[in-house]
Amino acid sequence: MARRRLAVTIKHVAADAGVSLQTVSRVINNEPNVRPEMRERVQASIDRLGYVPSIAAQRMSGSKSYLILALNDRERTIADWRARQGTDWVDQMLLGGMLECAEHGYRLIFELVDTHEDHLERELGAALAALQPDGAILTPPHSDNQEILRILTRHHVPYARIGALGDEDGGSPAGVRVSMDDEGGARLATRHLIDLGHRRIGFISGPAEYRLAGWRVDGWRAEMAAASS
Amino acid sequence: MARRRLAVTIKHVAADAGVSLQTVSRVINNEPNVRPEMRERVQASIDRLGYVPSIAAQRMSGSKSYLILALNDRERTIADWRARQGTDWVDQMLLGGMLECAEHGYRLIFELVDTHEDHLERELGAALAALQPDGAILTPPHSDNQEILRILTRHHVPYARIGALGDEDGGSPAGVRVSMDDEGGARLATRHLIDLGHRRIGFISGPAEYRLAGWRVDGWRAEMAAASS
DNA sequence: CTGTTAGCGCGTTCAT
DNA sequence: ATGAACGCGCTAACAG
Repeated sequence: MARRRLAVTIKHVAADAGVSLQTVSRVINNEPNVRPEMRERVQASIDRLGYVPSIAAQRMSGSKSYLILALNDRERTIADWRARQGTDWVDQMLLGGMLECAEHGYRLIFELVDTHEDHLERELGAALAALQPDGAILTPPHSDNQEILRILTRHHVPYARIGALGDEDGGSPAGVRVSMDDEGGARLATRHLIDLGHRRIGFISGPAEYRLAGWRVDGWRAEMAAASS
Repeated sequence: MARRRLAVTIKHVAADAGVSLQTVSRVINNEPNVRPEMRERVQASIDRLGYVPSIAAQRMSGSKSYLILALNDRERTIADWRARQGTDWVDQMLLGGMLECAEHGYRLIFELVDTHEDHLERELGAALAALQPDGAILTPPHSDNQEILRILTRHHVPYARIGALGDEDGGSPAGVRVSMDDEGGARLATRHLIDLGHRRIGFISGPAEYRLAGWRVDGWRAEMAAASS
């Protein structure tokens, strides 16, 4: 009969360990100025009581929210879903992101963003204000969407862009850029076919909207040119 | 130059509208006892200031967290992902859940649960304590996992189970059960083939671990029996 | 109908 | 090295 002693707060831990709330807080956040013995004693109470800090409360007192927003193109995601031909957006990257986040105590929250409407500012802004995430991850084609970047910046939300363009596009936003070597990959693939003796090699590129697609085409073209010379 | 007037709180709205915090709160939550004109005035301020309530704060004051936890089998999800043969768990149901949640102002958070370890209680418990979700959605094979149901119940988290068994399994948990007519579907498919003149019809069932699979086999068997009689 | 008071759980000054 | 006091943004009792 698990007694319904839910909501084990920092208070209970403090009482159980016979210390003040602050000390518990310090232990939780791995802060200095706590005697090893104290730390241990508190940790013991935490474990025994099965205490877990409430992210809501943590967020309230200026700390992190431990939430990361994963922004995806709404229209495309839904269309793929309906067509059952899903490009596996999750399997491709988001699940990996989830796992990595989990490793560090973070949660990934998926948000479908609709750039075609003028609601963008309002919708994305609302999501940021409501969730107050510690960061965001952009996937194509949003990675290069200046307005999204602007909104994120305005809300002081750091972001990482997957398959994003460089800074050539009007020295604007910072943020981390993550990308595989698209051009190199395409070159490699093309080279491989050429080495096998093929000469007439086509290339199916993705939608022009995706910069990635362009880079790959570049790689293919380059290798084809090199081969015919 | 958007002045960095981030963090528009309920206070700003109250001041702007010239009312008390409470009134603003009432408008936000669509509570009664607010004169239409007041409501309008407050709403106007909300819109103009672009105010959006912080879910963290809302959760803090006993209200909802507007978060729904979607529980999936960790091992299977990761395995599928690695094998690139993803069963499209997201495209199948979770994306649909996301959209529906979004419609009502809720967010869906995916959580991979590992039932093989004895950490279950601790891990799931931690997630519940940290996030304090308003509800949870279980997918097979977790839908029938008694321990998970127990933990959810203990944390007072309502849940919906997809493809779950009935109450035959030891009159336990409440919670909503959602399922398609698996047996009926299998019957229908089998019937169709029979009508086409086929007689030797096989059936590839899913893992025995999934009750769903059993139901489908039942449907197939039933129809085959009916046909041969 | 509306405003006032009191916390929610936690981090963050300050004292000690 | 530790504790007390305050505030975060919001809602839930109670006044009025």
